[in-house]
Amino acid sequence: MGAINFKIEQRAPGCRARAGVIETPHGAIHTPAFAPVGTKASVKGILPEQLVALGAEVVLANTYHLYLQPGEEIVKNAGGLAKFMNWKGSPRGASAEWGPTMTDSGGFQVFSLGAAFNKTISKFTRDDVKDFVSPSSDDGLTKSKHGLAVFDEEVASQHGQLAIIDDEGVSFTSHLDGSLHRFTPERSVEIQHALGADIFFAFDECTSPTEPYEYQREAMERTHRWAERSLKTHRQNINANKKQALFGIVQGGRHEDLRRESAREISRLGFDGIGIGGSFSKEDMRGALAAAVAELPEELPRHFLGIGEPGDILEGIANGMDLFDCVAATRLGRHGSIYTKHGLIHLKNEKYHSDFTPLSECRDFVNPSSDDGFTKSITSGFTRAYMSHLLRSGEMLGATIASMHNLKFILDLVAGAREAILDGNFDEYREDFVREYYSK
RNA sequence: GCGUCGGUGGCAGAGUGGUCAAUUGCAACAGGCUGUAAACCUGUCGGGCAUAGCCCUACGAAGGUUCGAAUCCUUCUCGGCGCA
Repeated sequence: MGAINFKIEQRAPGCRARAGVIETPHGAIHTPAFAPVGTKASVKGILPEQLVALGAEVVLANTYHLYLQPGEEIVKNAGGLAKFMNWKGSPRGASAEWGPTMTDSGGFQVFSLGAAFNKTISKFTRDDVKDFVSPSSDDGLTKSKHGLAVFDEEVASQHGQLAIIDDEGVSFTSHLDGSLHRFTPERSVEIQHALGADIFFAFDECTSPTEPYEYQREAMERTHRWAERSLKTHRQNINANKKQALFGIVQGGRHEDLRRESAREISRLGFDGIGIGGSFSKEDMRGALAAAVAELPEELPRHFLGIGEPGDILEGIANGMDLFDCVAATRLGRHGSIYTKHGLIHLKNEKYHSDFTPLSECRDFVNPSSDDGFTKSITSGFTRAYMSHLLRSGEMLGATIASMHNLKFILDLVAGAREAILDGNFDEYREDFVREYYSK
């Protein structure tokens, strides 16, 4: 018996979608569920109580960031991540004083700050990107006899940023002060034990989609070896083992055969759940996801890492994914864009300067009944013109309201999907949403 | 009234004879953002066209010097400061 218990309540006919409940030591997560991202133990601009009001049941923080600042010992001594950030969770699923949390392993940062640093590569990539240089061919790096890049401090200091992957782990420089650090699967697990989240992830290597097949395989196999080492370290800690669930991460780039192989291997190892990782081009996501899911055991919860946009989330749910996390809702909001039922709009555009439509018009397609007084005041009380003013004038409140609006939009979308699955009409729900959202 | 310093594109403010349709910041206009180095980044920003270029109109106004002026000279005008 692991730290969490996952129960599937209902499956959708005609696709892989399912609704269920994950019981964690700190309360229940009703799936499909979206976890707002609080990288540094803070969902930017939003209070924990507000997250609860918006319908969030779990938040996800980041190992890399909390390790560098304030350091995992501080979080541990504070009483763990949830207590440290005063996250009490939703009353709906509460079974403890503090709420459910997750931590990402830091593997993605190695990718985004190292291999992809200063390249036009991110979680999602356009197909026309060709200037990517692979980590093993980056200028200034030397190769070991095994063909792996060797960390060169001199080069690192010249670059300012660098992350070098070898079979043992990853050496990287801090983005805060340039200091040299090293993560191994063992170390990542150890840090995440200290952080104390209910669900945490094995340290993986996220590759760029522009890497050749051979490198994708090499990285995937390395991720598998790291997965085994992560599990071993986790199992040796009896105390953590009872309280925290470890998810393994499927990689394999855009290649369906690698995705299937990775899914089989990660499933075989005995994790408490599965994460689907990777950096995709838009076109490759669907195939890679479907290939991986086909090989996953039904009974384990599945997390689609870093996803996403409304359409991608629904795609994930249809493919049997249970958990999602994404920075887009808060980042887009903070930058002045909000989701509407007809797609994304930029509130700073001239046309919203004197548009007195309330924000509620943007999201009345799902679950209006879920709105309590607090949410109503957010979405009905503020107009686009007011938001335009706040965002243009740089008022913090603008970023906060837009972030809350977007989180509510996504949380409602996912909650609506859950209801639809339970009611047996998920396909219709998804089609209706996608038709309107992508109509332009 | 005398003296002095100054008037540059929406604003602030560089530029003191050609490399200036004019640095830079802000504003404006648009785009981007998917396990957050992100309250961030990118592009446009006098007008026109057959738009890697060309042509107009432009650095308070009018004249002048010069092959060439935002830059030098004269007058006018407006503003800051000082003295009466």
